[in-house]
Amino acid sequence: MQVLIVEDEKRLAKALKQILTEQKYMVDMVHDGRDGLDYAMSGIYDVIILDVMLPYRDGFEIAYELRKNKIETPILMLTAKDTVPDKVSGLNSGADDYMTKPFAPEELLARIKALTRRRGEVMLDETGFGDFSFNASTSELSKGAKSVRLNFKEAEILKLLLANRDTIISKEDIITKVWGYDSDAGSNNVEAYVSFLRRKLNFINSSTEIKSIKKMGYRLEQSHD
Amino acid sequence: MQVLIVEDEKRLAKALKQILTEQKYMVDMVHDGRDGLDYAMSGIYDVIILDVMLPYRDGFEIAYELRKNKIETPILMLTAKDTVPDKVSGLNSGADDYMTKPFAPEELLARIKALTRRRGEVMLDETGFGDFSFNASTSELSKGAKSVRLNFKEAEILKLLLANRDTIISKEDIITKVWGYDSDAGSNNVEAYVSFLRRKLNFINSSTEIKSIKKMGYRLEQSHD
DNA sequence: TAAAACTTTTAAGGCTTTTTTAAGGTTGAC
DNA sequence: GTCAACCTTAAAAAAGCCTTAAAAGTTTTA
Repeated sequence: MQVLIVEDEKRLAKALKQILTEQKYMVDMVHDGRDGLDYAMSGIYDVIILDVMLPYRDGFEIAYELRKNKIETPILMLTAKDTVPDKVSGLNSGADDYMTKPFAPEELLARIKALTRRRGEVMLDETGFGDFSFNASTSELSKGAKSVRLNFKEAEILKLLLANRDTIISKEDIITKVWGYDSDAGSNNVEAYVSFLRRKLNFINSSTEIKSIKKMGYRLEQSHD
Repeated sequence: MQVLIVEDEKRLAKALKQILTEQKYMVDMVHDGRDGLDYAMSGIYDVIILDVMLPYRDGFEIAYELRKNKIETPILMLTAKDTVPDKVSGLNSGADDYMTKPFAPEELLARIKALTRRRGEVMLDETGFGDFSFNASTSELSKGAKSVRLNFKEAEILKLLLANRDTIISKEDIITKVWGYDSDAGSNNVEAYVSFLRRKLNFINSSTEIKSIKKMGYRLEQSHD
């Protein structure tokens, strides 16, 4: 679950980041409106926490711009002003929820949960599929007594496969989510990592497969012999 | 251990800060009620020292507001008035302890210790992992007859590793928790200290390792030969 | 108050692991 | 059977990490 924080007050931004990372969200953090829009436009985030007052471009502009470009990532706006006109303006510009500073961490988490519930499942630390299980907080893949550690990219890719267990996920998707939207990785990079993953799956004697569907992508499948 | 001081009398605030930093607390300091509430709401502090008389919002209001928002950070209220009504009002509003000015630094420290002990946030004095044991109150790391003293930062990092024994803890996390939110320490600082720790672990002939997982962080591991 | 002792930061070279690249082999749809 | 897509692997390149020494900053001691 990826969150983008756009907040120029660095202290607050860091506190937010800590609150969220403690809850196992993956957090990116930028400090002005220009970067905020750039990052948000990637469309890879599950939520954007957006301050209203920002250098270069304010939160309303960013929200408006995103929606105009068909980026539907849920936006949680933050503002110091607790006035009704502002609230309306925020929601009109495309924000999905609104929160005034100061706020309690619980409230933040609750609102984020509400926003993300709408679209998908929250990633649990320990996930399983077929005959293996994967612990995201230790990055360990295991079946029975056997286990291996996955490195960063392997883990990211496996998480994606797990999160999309009943759809085919395309290589393009994997690239933008793991390498970043502006990376110049090619499909062979994904193929190489999928191959590494298969080897590790094999090493723990799992009979789960990462099936490849030509021209479409990958998907996890439990082989039922 | 992070402390927030909310006190408009800057001279006193500075003195408080000095007393606390000498004891290795990490201190943030603000001078009015508005900032006080903002900062306190972040929920990142272990104690809040709160003056009663403050510009914009008084201490009672702040305490009340915090509790209303489920922020349970212990509050130590400060006031010049030594009257019973005030005391009652302070504790009713959500404060956990109360101290009248002037006070002795010893008293301040004692009360803070009491407040942080209460929540059980403080680690047990003696903790172990694998084949070593660590005494948090003397900062001594030992295995069998051999032992070494850890300095402050080494000890803080080891405590974090111990507290996160079944997850990977990131360098970012270590930096914000040991160096503080607004520090500009880089990852190499952490690496250097981890290296010191490993040397000491080695010195006492422990076979426990601080494993590094690239791009992810560190984790304690008992090598099972 | 100066020296000594200790802590913390910084920086650089070397090492390890990850990541990319590239090339030859396989597969399966047409 | 052909061809594009995909797989696997080795090796090159890059990134991240470790360790160390020395500089800089602190605190303690004499």
